[in-house]
Amino acid sequence: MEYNFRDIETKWQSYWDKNKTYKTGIETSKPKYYVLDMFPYPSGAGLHVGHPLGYIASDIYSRYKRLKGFNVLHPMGYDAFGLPAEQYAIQTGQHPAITTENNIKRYKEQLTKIGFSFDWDRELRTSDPEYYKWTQWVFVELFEHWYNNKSQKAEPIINLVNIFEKDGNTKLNAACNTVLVVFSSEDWKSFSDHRKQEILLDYRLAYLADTLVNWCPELGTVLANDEVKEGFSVRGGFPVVQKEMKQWSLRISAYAERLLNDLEKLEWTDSLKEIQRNWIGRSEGAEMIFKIKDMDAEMEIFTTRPDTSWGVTFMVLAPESDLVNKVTTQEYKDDVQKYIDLTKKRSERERMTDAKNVSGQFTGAYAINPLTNNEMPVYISDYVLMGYGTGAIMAVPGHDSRDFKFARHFNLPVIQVVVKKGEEPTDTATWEDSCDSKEGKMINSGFINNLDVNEAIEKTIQFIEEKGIGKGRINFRLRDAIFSRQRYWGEPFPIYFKDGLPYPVAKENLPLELPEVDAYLPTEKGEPPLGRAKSWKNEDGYPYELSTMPGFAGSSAYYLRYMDPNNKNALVSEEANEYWQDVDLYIGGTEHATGHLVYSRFWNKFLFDIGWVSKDEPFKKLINQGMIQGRSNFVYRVKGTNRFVSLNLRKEYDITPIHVDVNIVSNDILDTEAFKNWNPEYKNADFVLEDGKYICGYAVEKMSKSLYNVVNPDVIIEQYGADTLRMYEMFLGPLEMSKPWDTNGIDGVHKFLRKFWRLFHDENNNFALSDDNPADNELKVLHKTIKKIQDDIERFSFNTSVSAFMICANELTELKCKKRGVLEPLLVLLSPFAPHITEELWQFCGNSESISYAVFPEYNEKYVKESTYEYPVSFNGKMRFKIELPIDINPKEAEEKVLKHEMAQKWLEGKSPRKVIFVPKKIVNIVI
RNA sequence: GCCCAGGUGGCGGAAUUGGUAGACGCGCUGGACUUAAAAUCCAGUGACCAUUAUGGUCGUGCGGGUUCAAGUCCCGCCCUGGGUACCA
Repeated sequence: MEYNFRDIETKWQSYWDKNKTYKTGIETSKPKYYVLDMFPYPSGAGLHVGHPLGYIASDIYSRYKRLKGFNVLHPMGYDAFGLPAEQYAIQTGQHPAITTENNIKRYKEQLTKIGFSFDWDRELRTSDPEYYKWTQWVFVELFEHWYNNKSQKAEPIINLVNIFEKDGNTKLNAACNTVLVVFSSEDWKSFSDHRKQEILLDYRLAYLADTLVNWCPELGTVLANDEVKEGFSVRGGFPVVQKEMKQWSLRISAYAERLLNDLEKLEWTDSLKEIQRNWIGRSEGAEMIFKIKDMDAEMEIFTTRPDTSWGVTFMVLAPESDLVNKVTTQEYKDDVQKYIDLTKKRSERERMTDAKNVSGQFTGAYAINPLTNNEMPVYISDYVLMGYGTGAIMAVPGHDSRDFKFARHFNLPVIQVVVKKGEEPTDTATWEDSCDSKEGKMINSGFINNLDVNEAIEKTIQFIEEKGIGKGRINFRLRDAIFSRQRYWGEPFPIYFKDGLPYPVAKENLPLELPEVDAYLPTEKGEPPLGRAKSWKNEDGYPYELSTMPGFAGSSAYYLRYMDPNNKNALVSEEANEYWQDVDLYIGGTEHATGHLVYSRFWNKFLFDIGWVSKDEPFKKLINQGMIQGRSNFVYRVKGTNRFVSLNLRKEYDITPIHVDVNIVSNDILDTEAFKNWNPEYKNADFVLEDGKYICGYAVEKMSKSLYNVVNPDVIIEQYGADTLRMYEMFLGPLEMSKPWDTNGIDGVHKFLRKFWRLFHDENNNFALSDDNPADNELKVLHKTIKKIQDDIERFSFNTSVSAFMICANELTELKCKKRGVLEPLLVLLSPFAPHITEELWQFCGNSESISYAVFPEYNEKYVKESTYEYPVSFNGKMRFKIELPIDINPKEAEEKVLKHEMAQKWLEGKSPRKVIFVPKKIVNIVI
């Protein structure tokens, strides 16, 4: 029989489906292994060839682990809420649920064709009410908890109420909003219920507060920091502005320290951990209070360098700071207001591109330096950000380049307070920039003079704490996650409002299902789309929240739901969670490094705190697959004509390169007839050929519809089969590296599979295996391959395993080996990579069960042991000839034998060697 | 600017711990089989020099260094990709 991949692949895909070959359950007799892919957003464009790269890798690993005796959980689902379906709904009126349903259907078809070993019974989608019930449930739990900094964990809000009743908030150390009043237990008891709820809201892990948000007018919604890039929305590329709004936020900042420290436990790449470290951004320093002269006001600042306090010559407030109004004197009111208006007008983008220009405005106020008692002018400037620290800084122009530029611009004094080792202080008037102050000795700095920087920092903090003018503090860059979106297609908040305060929907009433609306647009009043829903109120007539949750809500705990996807009573049962624990291997793209991967670690830690899950980190090992780039093709049109000239002749003409669909190009040769039909514009095109062919140019670019370089996996599967696609994607290069997709090389992999097929067949294409005992050299090939494949899979080097399979097939073909004792184990070895062809041949071999239930062959060293080794002999490091020597030869003997060799004589030219280096089983090097 | 990857033939890439640079595949060239094509198989394929067969020189982004030995380690630089930023 011929290798008919089409029949074979459909046959086995329906077999796996019917027999539920990959269904998984709790099996305590086997060790568990959980392999997870980052689930896709089902877009309208379907999968292109780049998407399945990670899925193929994780599928190979899953199948390998199964063969190794593990009970493998390997699920797939859909991140089904999202903007594109909603944008489409706005344009066409089609309900996003329908769009999403259609897209999922297409995704599933495409995924099925690739032959993944997913347990499809666990499939989930985040837009399913049975699923988002649990997203809402977790939100309610967040609402009902606060973070105790003393115990370093989340605790029920009722504990907090008890504390307030006993002590007020005087002894409390909690993560909370900054606008706080100190109150005693008596105060607390005297507060109205309304007031009590207001105060509690400042402590909840999910809280409602006025926040400065990234508002995208075009999308009509707010965006999280990681959804904005360079002042534009990541999705859609629309401008984003800063705006103050009442929004739900999640108090992820409470977990900053734990999120940072626990990175150490994870088997993630160093670069990914580094991205997270930077995102969390821990800095140690001090908080200090500066009193404002002649006013009842003070400025609180954060600095990492309290030691440089003697070098402070002015203070700067963020224009958005509440303090601005308070400190500005009458004289400067107008100017200050003008400056504020100016900054508001400037978009984030302008502020960024304009980083070199200095701007600011004096407020008329002076702050008193608590260490020197000097008076310092207070400015406002947009280089100080409200979102970081306290929105106010002490400026040290001598040692900070932004402060320096500001000082020069406004003619403010510059004082040097740190001198580098071995250098002398210089006149700051001659400086062109601030100078580095990470190391050195203090000068002009009162009682810390002559101390090293580190000592000086310590001493200053000690001093300000004693004097009560400040204290040591750790600051994080990580901001609380804004959790409201003014959109339709997301999880509704399980929240209703009573007297302007939020209350959670009772858990037994979840899910709170997304209501129908007549249009997916804001209301006339500017409310989110849910404002259009009829009777969007609870049974007592209280209105529900109108915003919905953001994209990362549904993906923050989905890995837990897969463990127990149909549980009606819990996100995941204790039993299922105890068994599956955490994700052993997580594969996905780096684009989620700061978004999803931070949020889900945070959710998981919260769920760990409240006892829902047994592990405090969700993803033990994580691998980022590289991007598959597109390989575009070009044709060259002679300007002003419909004539196209082949690549190497284009220099002779005045031409415009035009992207051409890569699907009508093969090995860079254009199918000219297909080209004419591709676009009516080219119907009458004529061509200047070279060697009778039209050769296209190429470039590596992003894979994108607009560049006509998108390759669809369905097309590849139709032409070569899924097994070829799977192996070729792996063969392309190392998993973690980005690389261009070039269909040209795929023949090689396909040829390999046909060659492999022929190993099991005679000249007449009849299945033919012999039961003779394999010869030593045949067993050697097999065991060499077992070792190589196993090592490669363990270190995710799938490209080299494909090579190893090719080498193996070449060698067995050479040996004309048709022996069951060699070929049957080889089938098992190959099955994770090419599951269809191996199932078929496995069945031919007389097996009645799926090859997925086979056992990975055991490597036996004795078959690959050699008695000799062919040593490369080099002279001064240059390889000159080879000599075969016994494996257990001693260095002295080896040296003698090598030097006796005629080639050695030639290279020695009569001289005697200065030194001979003999490395067993490696090399001989002769130094002359 | 800072942080992290990466730079090896015409192309994708291999070299796992410092030990034969270019495995494997594509492409290309030539050949076998065939009426022919497809498929398959065989040989060659880093550059340059030499050619009588054996050969020789150079070569892993650039410049230096360590070492018996460097694609791999160290120092300095260039380029590409990604992340991040008026972060105090």
